[in-house]
Amino acid sequence: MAVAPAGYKAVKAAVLDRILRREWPPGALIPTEAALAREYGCARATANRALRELAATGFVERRRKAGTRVAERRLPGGRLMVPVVRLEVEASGRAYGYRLLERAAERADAALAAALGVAAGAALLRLRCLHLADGAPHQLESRWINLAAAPAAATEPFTALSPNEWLVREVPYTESEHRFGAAAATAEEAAALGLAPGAALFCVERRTWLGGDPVTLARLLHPAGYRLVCRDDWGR
Amino acid sequence: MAVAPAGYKAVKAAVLDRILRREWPPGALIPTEAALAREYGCARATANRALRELAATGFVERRRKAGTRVAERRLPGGRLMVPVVRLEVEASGRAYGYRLLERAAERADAALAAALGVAAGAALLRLRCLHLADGAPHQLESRWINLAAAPAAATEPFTALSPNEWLVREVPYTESEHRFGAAAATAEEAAALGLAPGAALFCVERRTWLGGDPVTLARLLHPAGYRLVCRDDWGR
DNA sequence: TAGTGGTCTAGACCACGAG
DNA sequence: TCGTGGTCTAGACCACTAT
Repeated sequence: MAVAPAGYKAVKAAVLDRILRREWPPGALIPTEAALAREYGCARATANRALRELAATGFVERRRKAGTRVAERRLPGGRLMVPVVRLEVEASGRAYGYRLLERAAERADAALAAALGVAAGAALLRLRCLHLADGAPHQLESRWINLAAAPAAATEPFTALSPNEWLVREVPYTESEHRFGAAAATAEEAAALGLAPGAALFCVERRTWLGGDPVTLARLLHPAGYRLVCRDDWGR
Repeated sequence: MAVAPAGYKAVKAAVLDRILRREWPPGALIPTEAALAREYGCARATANRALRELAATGFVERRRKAGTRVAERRLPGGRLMVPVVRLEVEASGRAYGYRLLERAAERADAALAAALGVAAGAALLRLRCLHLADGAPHQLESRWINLAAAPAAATEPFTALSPNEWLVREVPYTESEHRFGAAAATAEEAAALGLAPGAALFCVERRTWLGGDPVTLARLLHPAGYRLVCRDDWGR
């Protein structure tokens, strides 16, 4: 068939096209790398890269000896990128503002220790701050930093630079977990955000680790109008 | 240095380690593929794959001629996988239930046409349904399907199989967009979910496309306790 | 223009795991 | 057991872009 260029992108596009056209329906076995290489006139390594990328984006599933199958169902999803608050606000053309509400050294009690994954009594830094967009509350941030993993935080005032931004710049991470949901504003949260108690809030709970060691736990609250966007163009 | 095995995973781990240890701080230029291949005793293709994967996970940025640099900031994120509601409920050990509330053929008005990305007057199928976990409302789904992109939906009753599950099985997509946020329950939504009007809801707005053509637009509402989880182990 | 990443090849060996 | 994917190599040419 295709005897023309046949780079891995061409092979990937051709295979994806045949999957989307149901020539190979969900569950079907597709040709081996060697067969595809023959068909498209390329080296096996080229077919391998095409199929590997289709597997990474969930269109096919691969197993040694069993071959490559079209995925039965491809879950909706995408690559999630939670933005730095300041850049997000500025990108929308609004003026960014920041206020530190609280900064306190703490020892982890049992509940916090369990939530963060540290030992009870571990030294933590507790922070609460407010991010503003054109003067209006945009995000209320409550955060704990594990000082064992990020000792430099102990001497950082966080009065001008938000913990969000400081951590992204200063402390790398290797694993993260995000939990998204809704919550009704407590009286305190409502007051900080300028809303009525019980107002609907969008809640992001973020935890990060560096090589298995817990770094930080954050609870980020947004008023109801806010939307976090996740786009997916894996099919390209 | 490392004269041992040195597969691409070893090179990737070694380079990542040097980045995390700040041997190469954010913004620093790291050695070329050829230099790394020499240092780790492997072929350039092996070093290339290691660096390519580190770039895909956001640890480094690569540009021809300019070389490979450690990323200034690596945004928190991960691979998002929005689950099929039924499987999610069953995986939590609860009994799944489903009720179709409404099914109606519609023509897109101006607002809907803009939201979905179709022409005004396009044939749509409108669906509303409720997903239950152990009998309690779990998700209220409002959806429009573009019948031009998924004509088979016109004859699918959706009485036993939810549109969520039907679409995942029957209609592939190549692009998607998810928007996450909070919303206060309307009277109608509150009634369907068994909550008080104004209750905090977690809201997922999903749109998918197949080769540029809009397929569906869904608004998924969850009670406040629900959490959507996104884990990230890219650093492994 | 020259240096760097991007890709391809033809061949090879290995590891996993289905039958 | 042995077919399939997983990986590696040594070399090559190309594309982009900083200088």
